[in-house]
Amino acid sequence: MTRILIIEDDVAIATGLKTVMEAENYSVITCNDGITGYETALKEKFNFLILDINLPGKNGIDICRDLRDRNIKLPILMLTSRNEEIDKVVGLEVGADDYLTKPFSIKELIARVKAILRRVEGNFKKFEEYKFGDVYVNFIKQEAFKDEKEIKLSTMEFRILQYFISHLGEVITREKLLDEVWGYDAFPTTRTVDNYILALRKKIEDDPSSPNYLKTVYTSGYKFVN
Amino acid sequence: MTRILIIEDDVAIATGLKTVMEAENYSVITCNDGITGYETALKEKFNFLILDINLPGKNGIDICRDLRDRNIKLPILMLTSRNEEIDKVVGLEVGADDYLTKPFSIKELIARVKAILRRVEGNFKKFEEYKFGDVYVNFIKQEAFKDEKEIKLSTMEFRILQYFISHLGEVITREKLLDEVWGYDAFPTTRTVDNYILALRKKIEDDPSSPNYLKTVYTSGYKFVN
DNA sequence: CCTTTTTTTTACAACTTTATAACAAAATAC
DNA sequence: GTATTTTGTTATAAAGTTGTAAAAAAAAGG
Repeated sequence: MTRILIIEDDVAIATGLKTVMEAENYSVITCNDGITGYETALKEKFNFLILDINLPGKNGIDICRDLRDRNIKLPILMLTSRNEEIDKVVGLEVGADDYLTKPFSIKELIARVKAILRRVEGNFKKFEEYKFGDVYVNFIKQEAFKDEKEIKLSTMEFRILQYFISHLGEVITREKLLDEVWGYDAFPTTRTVDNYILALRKKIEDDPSSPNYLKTVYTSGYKFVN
Repeated sequence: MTRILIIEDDVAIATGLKTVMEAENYSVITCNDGITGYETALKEKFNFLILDINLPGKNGIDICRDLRDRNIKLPILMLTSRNEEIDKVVGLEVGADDYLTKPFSIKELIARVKAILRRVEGNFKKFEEYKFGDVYVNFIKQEAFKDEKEIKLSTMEFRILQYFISHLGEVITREKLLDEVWGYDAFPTTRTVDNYILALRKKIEDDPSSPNYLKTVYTSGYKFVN
């Protein structure tokens, strides 16, 4: 599920946006001032940030700049008032992905959010690296270490692990995994999945026969917990 | 050099943009109608497309859609007139990265182009020279030495090596390399990549058959480690 | 126009991964 | 407890990928 954070002090706009975005099947959190907004953005994992410029506590430009300075790649759409036009260029220069001038049409906002999401990520937010227990995995470099020692995973194993880790705690059916990792045009047996789970457990679990991370959900599938 | 294609029938706007963008150190080509514009976009390699919607021959929406249908990932900024506002959303849905309504400020246009390029290119920094083991490569001078002795690389070999070195440790697929080094308009076989890897290994590795730097990542591609 | 160099394609052997089948073990329902 | 379904596990066959060299094509240089 795509998580969106809205930082906007005008409560009417904030709740309105929340309702609309939730209808579009996004999970939405709102904050009404700059300070808590910034802290929330840092503390939790979001896939998108809708950020008003004029905010009590800490303004949108500063929030955006500070997030970028911390190397956070979260896609950011800025909201400006008509009389803040000067800020448009500044917003983009400061690292925002796009901006919208109030009043804006909801349809356009959604189109923009989707366009940016489509561009920035391949449908969902994939983890590029992850740490759990004494295991560290880097999916960009296709490297994995357990207890400082390199462990060798095949490309398919990396992709499967990445899928599970990008959907922490969610139960993934074998069919879903086949669709998402293998693709809709490949049709291996669902039992193929079991074999990969087995192989992964041998490599990442301390005791593969009673896994701590890659759990079986009987009659459903598997899930990665941490 | 970043190459920009401008498809715009208003010659005044087109040449004005060309002048400004060239001052920003971009290489600019202009086309004044939809047909030749589309063909030029297909034929040559560009890093960016500035695309007017209202065009003789073939309109901007169609050009954009057709480019995306051909799986061409070229960043596209659309230009709309004020009375074409309806097209905004359509433009984004059709696969444009952003749009701008006429009249627009040059400063804003440049900021947008830069913002999109920064995002799309993942703002990676190209190495100008690099040292590994007993090898030294200077990409600006296109010179390479191994153990103090000059080794001869072709232009393509330099560009490939530079790409790998500028993405240290990252797994690069053959398709990605073809897109990034050859460009979107060239379509050599993926096996062509293998042959360049072979050639590079012969030149830079101590033992080309068990490489220390240019590693194979089975079923994915290659990566440069150091 | 011919030569040289570079780039691309092709072909095949060697190799690695992936998929499947078969059976054992475990979990659930009755 | 037993039957049934589901999952764990292993071994093997099939499929796919890469290394490599040499030929073909294209581009560059004189």
